[in-house]
Amino acid sequence: MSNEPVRGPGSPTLEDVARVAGVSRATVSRVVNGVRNVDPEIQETVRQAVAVTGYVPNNAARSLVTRRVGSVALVVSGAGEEEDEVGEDGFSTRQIFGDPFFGRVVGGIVGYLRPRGIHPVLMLADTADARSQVLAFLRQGNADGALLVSTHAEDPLPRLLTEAGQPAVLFARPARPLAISYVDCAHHDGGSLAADHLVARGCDRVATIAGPLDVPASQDRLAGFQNAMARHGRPYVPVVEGNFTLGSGVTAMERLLVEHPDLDGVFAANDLMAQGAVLVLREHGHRVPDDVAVVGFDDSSAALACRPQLTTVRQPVENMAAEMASLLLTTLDQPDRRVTSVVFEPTLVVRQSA
Amino acid sequence: MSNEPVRGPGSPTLEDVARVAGVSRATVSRVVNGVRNVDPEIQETVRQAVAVTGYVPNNAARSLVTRRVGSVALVVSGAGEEEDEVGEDGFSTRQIFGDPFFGRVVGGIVGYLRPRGIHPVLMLADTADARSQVLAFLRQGNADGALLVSTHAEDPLPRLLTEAGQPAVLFARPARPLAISYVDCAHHDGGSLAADHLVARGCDRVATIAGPLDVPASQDRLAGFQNAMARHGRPYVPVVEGNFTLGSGVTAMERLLVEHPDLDGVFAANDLMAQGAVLVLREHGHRVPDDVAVVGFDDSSAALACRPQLTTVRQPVENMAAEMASLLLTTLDQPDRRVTSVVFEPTLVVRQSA
DNA sequence: TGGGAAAGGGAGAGCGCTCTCCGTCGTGCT
DNA sequence: AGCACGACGGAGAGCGCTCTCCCTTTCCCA
Repeated sequence: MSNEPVRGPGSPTLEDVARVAGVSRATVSRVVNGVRNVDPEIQETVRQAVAVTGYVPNNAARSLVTRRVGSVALVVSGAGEEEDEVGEDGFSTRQIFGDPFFGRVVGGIVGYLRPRGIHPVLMLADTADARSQVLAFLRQGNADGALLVSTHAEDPLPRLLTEAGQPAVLFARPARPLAISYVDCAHHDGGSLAADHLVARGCDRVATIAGPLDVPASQDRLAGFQNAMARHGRPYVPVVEGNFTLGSGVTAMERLLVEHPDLDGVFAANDLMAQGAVLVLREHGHRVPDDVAVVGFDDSSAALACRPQLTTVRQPVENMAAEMASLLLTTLDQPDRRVTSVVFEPTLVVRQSA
Repeated sequence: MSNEPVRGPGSPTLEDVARVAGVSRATVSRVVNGVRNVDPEIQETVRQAVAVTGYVPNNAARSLVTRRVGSVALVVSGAGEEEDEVGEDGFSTRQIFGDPFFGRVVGGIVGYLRPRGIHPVLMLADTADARSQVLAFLRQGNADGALLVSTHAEDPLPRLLTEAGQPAVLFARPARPLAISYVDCAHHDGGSLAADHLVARGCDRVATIAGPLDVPASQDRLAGFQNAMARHGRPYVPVVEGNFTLGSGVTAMERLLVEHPDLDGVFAANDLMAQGAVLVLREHGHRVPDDVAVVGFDDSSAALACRPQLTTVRQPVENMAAEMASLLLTTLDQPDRRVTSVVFEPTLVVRQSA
């Protein structure tokens, strides 16, 4: 084993390490990747050679032959439309990345992927153009698969991905049945939890601010809420549709207050809208929860930022996101496994607002 | 040009396209990459062959020879420490990704990069382990360079990156001088803007909630604020240190209220803390802005979510983030250019809280 | 009309790695 | 002692692409 520093023009290659260690390229590869048995003594020699040369494997060369790059795409689909354009490229993305719910998703995914040495590539797919960009990206082998967080129902991307045969896992069940893995939450049960809690609290005149009704999750939360209320003998519940933003919660609550000034309970389909509702209620002089109880959904950071802090239906988002990543990696390792989906149960987190 | 579908075992390669088009591999490559002159007629033939075969270039093979992968790392450095661990892998990341300020940064970066077909790889570097992971990632050629958003001062990563000769651009000036490009905001001027506004409003007993004082941005905001106040004849301003979270704003405001119950103006070094301050003030029966005026910093979504909406010093974060990406791409194209930095001017956004 | 340059296409050598095959041992069994 | 087999290292063929040469063709100008 010679001891000269070994400087190629660029960074050291397997060949360099092999030369220093006095073995073949194949052996170094075996040691680096830990495949097959290699004599412990030789292993040690190779490791030292790696250290001496400062060798780092070139991932491009590796994936060229393995057909795996060791990274996944994190696709946020159907974010904002054309609105909110600023500057040459448009910053319509601000909204989605600022969403505390989305923050939890990313956190969960990164938490799972990172210990495994995998890092997500952030992509937006809000236009047809962007969608084909995502597809091309995957087909070029820039990522092994996709984690897809869709924000609206008619997103064509899940279908496109399955058609292209690209491994993917969705956050939330697709609007129409599709042979694709997904992770979801039992939104229906979540709606029930909210209803049960409001009724148990003694609320009698209850309304709800639903999410966009083309999204399955919104439908389920609403249905679960309505069914449970019906079970409690209140078959008719005023409903106003929002779009999951704080602003829409404000608007919805204002409308509810006009139409039903004697409300004593509100279930909002997410925390941001619940926060908006609370703001309006307080501005109109209603105490929360004494006059009107408010229940949110998600248990996002908005629930804590709100005053009073929100009682909310908690989705185990981080766990769901981690499961999503886990499912994808499994799919990658066993390509012919059939699609699997996992549904998590929500829980009620009681704080001050109800 | 034969018309059979041409099915290799995997996806079609340059070779396949060349065969279909009846030209050489090199020519197809030239057409695909748009380099050198190629006879228009042949170009057309090749394009058709590409369409017929459904050819997509393999990026691994390409970067193996070009030494460029066409992606950059977006590194969030020094996020949470060991706190907030949940599940096997820890979700300490929740906080940072939920931060509305961070959302704007990501939005700005993605907005700039996306039209250029580049997508950021999300990485966390909150531990020594994670830092070497980032370094290895770059050295393996998984990304061409790094965009670094540091949240605390003593982050060693900027230095590590320069030492490793990896192209990188920072968000915010490094704590100690370093030969590295960065983008920043004139925090000092921002602090002055806040002071001027509070004084102009007639506030006389003003305090400030500073950010963590080991961060240059916090220092500058504070200094700018204090200097301007001194200029207005108020050399002594009560200061409490926070850490940029809503909770710390709450704590800080409570302390200020105890020590200076007759306050009539507060400058918080970011919106989240300002929001916390407003919550406390209102809980204690102070009207905002009538009794106490509050000015925040950042103009994040928290400024809008807050009631009353925050008057705040706006950092053009999206533009700054875009500039950061732009600087990095320039560096990649011209490796021997010397480091450059850009500093943006903040502006005052007057809303209801002051 | 000859010569030179420019234009444009093809051949082929790698980029750095993995992986299959093959050869060479050492070992245990008959 | 002979043989089969397992263990382990090396050789070499690519993975799909880019890019430097080199060769042919065309065209312009003297």
